[in-house]
Amino acid sequence: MTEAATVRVPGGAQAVQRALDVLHCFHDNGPDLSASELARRLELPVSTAHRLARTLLGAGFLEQDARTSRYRLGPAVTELGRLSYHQRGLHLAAPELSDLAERTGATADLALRSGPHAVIVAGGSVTPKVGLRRPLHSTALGKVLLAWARPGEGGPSSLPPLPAFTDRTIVEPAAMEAELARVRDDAYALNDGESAYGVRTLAVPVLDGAGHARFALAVRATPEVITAARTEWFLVQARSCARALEVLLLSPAERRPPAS
Amino acid sequence: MTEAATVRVPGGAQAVQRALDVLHCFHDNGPDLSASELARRLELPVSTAHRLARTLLGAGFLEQDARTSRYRLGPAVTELGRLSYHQRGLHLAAPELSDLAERTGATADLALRSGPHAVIVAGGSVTPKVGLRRPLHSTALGKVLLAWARPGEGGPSSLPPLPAFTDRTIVEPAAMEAELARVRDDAYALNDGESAYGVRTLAVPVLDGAGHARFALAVRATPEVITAARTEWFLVQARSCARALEVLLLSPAERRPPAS
DNA sequence: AACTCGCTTCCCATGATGTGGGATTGAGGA
DNA sequence: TCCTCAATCCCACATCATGGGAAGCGAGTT
Repeated sequence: MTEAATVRVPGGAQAVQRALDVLHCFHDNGPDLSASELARRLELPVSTAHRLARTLLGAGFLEQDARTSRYRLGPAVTELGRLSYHQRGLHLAAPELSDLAERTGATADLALRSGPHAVIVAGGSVTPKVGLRRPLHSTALGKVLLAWARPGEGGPSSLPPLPAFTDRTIVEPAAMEAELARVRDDAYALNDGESAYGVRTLAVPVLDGAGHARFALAVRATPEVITAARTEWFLVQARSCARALEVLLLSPAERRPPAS
Repeated sequence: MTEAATVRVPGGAQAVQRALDVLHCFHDNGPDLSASELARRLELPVSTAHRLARTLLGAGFLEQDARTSRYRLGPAVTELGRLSYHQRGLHLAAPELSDLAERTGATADLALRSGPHAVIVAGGSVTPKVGLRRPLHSTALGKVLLAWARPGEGGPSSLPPLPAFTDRTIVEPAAMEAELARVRDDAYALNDGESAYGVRTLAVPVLDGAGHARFALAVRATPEVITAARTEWFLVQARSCARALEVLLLSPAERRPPAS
């Protein structure tokens, strides 16, 4: 299992590509990694991994523990992250999400797409899973992001592995295509134990003017809370919140007309 | 004025170095940049800047506006930023800072050092300046970070330019050294109109076990609020908050003993 | 319309630049 | 003490990034 998270572009880029892979390495694996661990994870010679790490260190994208000389994400990442967080207006979303969570008694999560993953960037729960990466094919958030995928982000065809987490996980590409058609028809996605048992999630898109999903909004709870009878009510709440987020997160130019 | 923000390391790294400079380009200049603007800012051939941007695009560190094909920070930055934000425990700091701001009626900011800048990463004010970069030599936050600089981060000598913002800005290296000695003696830094008139800032360090500043905590208001007579009281409040942050942000191993 | 300017994007010969095997040093562990 | 594993440095090789150039657009101007 190589780190094929990013699309390999043909143009000259190997060194940069690898350096970015080093950074990407820090979600999946622990908060800090040694040079040789990096090399192993990325299947690179130690020498090369070490050089990349030193370069990232010099630019502030990594920092090194003085005692153990292990690497962890550096101040430049924190800085740029805060910047893009605010540029996307995500700090405006937090109150809306808390409100939704409180109103519904469920967990509310907002995710955006990052390559082949859905990434939760803001949450309205008490223990936010913010920063968490979820696969696209086995989560309600992911299915929404796939169903209304922006052009150029790659549709469901760009996800070869599709590992099964439970016996309900959809793994067949054809079944996934059918599921996405259903999601588009009903205008919401349901995840009923496809990534873990005992968790039911409803997700709706935050759409832009072109009809593509910029974000996905999820409401998550146990099946006892989100019963079939109450599903419609949860959807109304979620869609209302999604509508509010369209106004908060999208500039007027990219927003869709109010009466759509 | 080249982008010399990062330390140039001798080892093979040019391509990576430049790619990271591209990312760093997005604080200073607007939220989105075109390929040729990037080239101009970084003094690179358009061809090269374009290739770097495409590589960053493929890895999700940039994203491209579909209409204007300008670049902006991508989802991977948001994702990694959230991750490192939580790894540093900064979400735990927000309530403390709000509390401090409310108690003192001033703005409370928490900053960390990123190369030659102090970066505000969390704030307790109504309009947080989070993500903002401030120079080290002309802010109270910066002076604290310099006075208790961690080894290997470079002391005041590593800041050649020292531009003057007002007639009170300290520009002489010798004067800066003396100022830092005073800061260390008094255990706080004062910025009285050195970066802008009508703003007075007090800053104290959040120290680790080795006696180095991991963060700087600032209290900012007009001179009418932070009078000479009330300075001591503000310092007591700030230091109490800094002490609380030591416990929240530092692991027991890197923390200093309670009775120091 | 025709012209022009600036931008994005692709191509490709050149050699500068990243590569990685291996040597060296230092820090634990048995 | 010896042994192992990791961090760091070195250097000859050829792979890979480089950047000049040209083609293709789109918008604004005459």
